[in-house]
This record gives sequence, C-alpha cells and structure tokens, in this order.
Amino acid sequence: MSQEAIREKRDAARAEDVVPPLDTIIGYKLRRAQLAVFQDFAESFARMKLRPAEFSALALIARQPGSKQSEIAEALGVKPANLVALMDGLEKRGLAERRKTDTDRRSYSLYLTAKGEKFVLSMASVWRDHENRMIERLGGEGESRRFIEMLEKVAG
Amino acid sequence: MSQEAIREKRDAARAEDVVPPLDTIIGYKLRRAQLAVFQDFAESFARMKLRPAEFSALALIARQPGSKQSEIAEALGVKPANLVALMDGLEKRGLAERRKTDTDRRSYSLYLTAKGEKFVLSMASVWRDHENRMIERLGGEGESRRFIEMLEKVAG
DNA sequence: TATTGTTATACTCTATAACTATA
DNA sequence: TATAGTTATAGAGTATAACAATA
Repeated sequence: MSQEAIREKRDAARAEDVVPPLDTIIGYKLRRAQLAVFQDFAESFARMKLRPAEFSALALIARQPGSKQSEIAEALGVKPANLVALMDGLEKRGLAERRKTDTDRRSYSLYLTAKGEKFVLSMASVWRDHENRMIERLGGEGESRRFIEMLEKVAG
Repeated sequence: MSQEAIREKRDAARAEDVVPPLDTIIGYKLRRAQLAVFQDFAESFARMKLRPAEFSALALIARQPGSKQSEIAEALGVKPANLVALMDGLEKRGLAERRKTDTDRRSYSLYLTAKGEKFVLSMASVWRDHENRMIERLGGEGESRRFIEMLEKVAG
C-alpha cells in the first residue's frame, strides 16, 4: 500500500466518527425537555381536563378580554381554522364565549364567563405548582430567568 | 357597603391578575423554541427528504451498528410499533438494513448500507451547519453547553 | 409464558383549500 | 376584492391492542 493510500484511509471520514451522539444535539435535547415539561403539565391538568392550547387560550382571554379569535390564534402560533374546535369546546363547557361586535360583524370578541373566571383562578393555582416544580428543577428563579432568555435567543 | 364587603372586593383574586403572561411560562417558551429549531432543521434537510426521527435513527445506527429496533425505539422515545414504518422507509431507500441474528432470531440487528454510510456523511455536514446556526443564536459554544445542561435539568 | 417485531387502528395536532358572511 | 371565521380533509406523530415467530 502506497503512502498515499495509507494517508487516504487514515483520513477517510467514517460515518460513526462524524455523527454526533444524540445527547449533544440541541434540537434533540430541546425536544426531550419539552416532552418532559408537557408531561408534567398534562399530569397536573388531567383532572381539570385541560390541554396546553386550552390553557393558553384561557390565559390570553383572561388577560385581554375582547381579543379576537385571529389574535388568539396568532399568539398561540396555530392556524385560525384550528381554533374553532378549541373555542367550541370552551363554549360548550361554559368557560368562554364569543360575542359579535358592532364595529366588525365578521369577527368575534372572546370573553370568559363567570364560571370561566372561577375556573381560571383554580387553573392558575394548579399552574403555579407545576411552574414551581420546573423552576426547582432548573435550580431557582434566577436560573429560570436565564433559561427563558436562552430559549428566546434560540427561538431566533 | 360594609367595611367587610369592601375588603372582600379589594382582595378578591381577579383572573386577569393571577394568570401569567404566556411569555413568562417555561413550557410555552420551550415549545416555541423547539418549533423554531425544528423549523430550521426541516428547511436544512428538506432537499435530503430527511425528518428528525430518521436523522436520529441513522445517527444511532451509524454510531452503534447492530443495534436492535427496540433499542433504537427506546433511544428515540417512540414505541417500537412506530419504528416499523420508519425502518421500512430507510430500507426502501437503501440506506439501512435489517439483519437476522443467530443468537436471537426474533430480533433484527440494524446496519447502514454502503450507500447509507455515504448518506450519513453528507447528512452530518448539513447537520453541522444547522447546529452551528443554533449555537450562534445562543451566543457561542460555552453558552450552548450551558443551555444543554439546563435542558437536562428541566427534563428531570 | 414472555419478548421482538408487526399489523391495524385511533387520537391529537397541525396545515391547506374552499366556503359564508361580512367589510 | 379582501378579511374573519368556518368546514372538510389530509398528513404527521404517537398510542394501544392483537397477532406471529421465537425464546
């Protein structure tokens, strides 16, 4: 074997060498972390029969009553079409309601019902426990804030 | 209105006050960040027609040839049943193959084909560019490592 | 009996396109 | 003509249950 051939073989990239271990990959770790946090969320809210998107929609309406469906969809990062069933469910449970506006009769303004207001209060309490567990995992409020900053950076 | 009633009203928790803004919530930011990273990943690998789970499976087989399907499923965090179609696809494309073992003829050992080896080399190069973009967003290697540590903590 | 991989199936999440009623 | 919401539908991703071959 020539010197050339030896060098070629020595320098040939091997698949097993150029491929990283999965747990050094940002996207992989990010997904696993997200699944773990959502798992805790799901367990926390199983009794209340509340899913992440429903939680977020209620939280948005609570903070900004009168928001339009398209605004909620935008904030949630889903298509308006996918908010229809979600809002149908919240209305059927008597937690939120659509109201026609006088200014633009194509759109709805969204509000919590009285029942929805109460629901959101207990929802917020359950959420606090969940969030505190996640903050504890991270090592406290300070670390948690730094973590959120990093998530914002990586979200681009 | 009695002093009592006034105090009650003053102290009554209002939904809009106890509910946090979405962008202070760890789970919400985590999901948005994960979607953004996967978006970049999807764009990077659109030409190669490679999805995250396929990337991960190929990477695992490249690093540990002879792995069993159940082991890959475990490492990927999916059910064995859902790995069948994925492996079918990789085999049909000629990138990986199932081989029966003598020791346990129920299971398959998984290997890259020669074509798969080459594919993984170019896949690794595309991945490097993607990963470097994410590291740059985070502010460098050091920050990236700290970020991964935090993701591990929050994954529990 | 228990395990590996498979098939069939269902449920959730999300996306697109076509529709309606308003603007 | 454009927009807000709706309907219908399709594609991923993931889960469970029943089955065949093998241990």
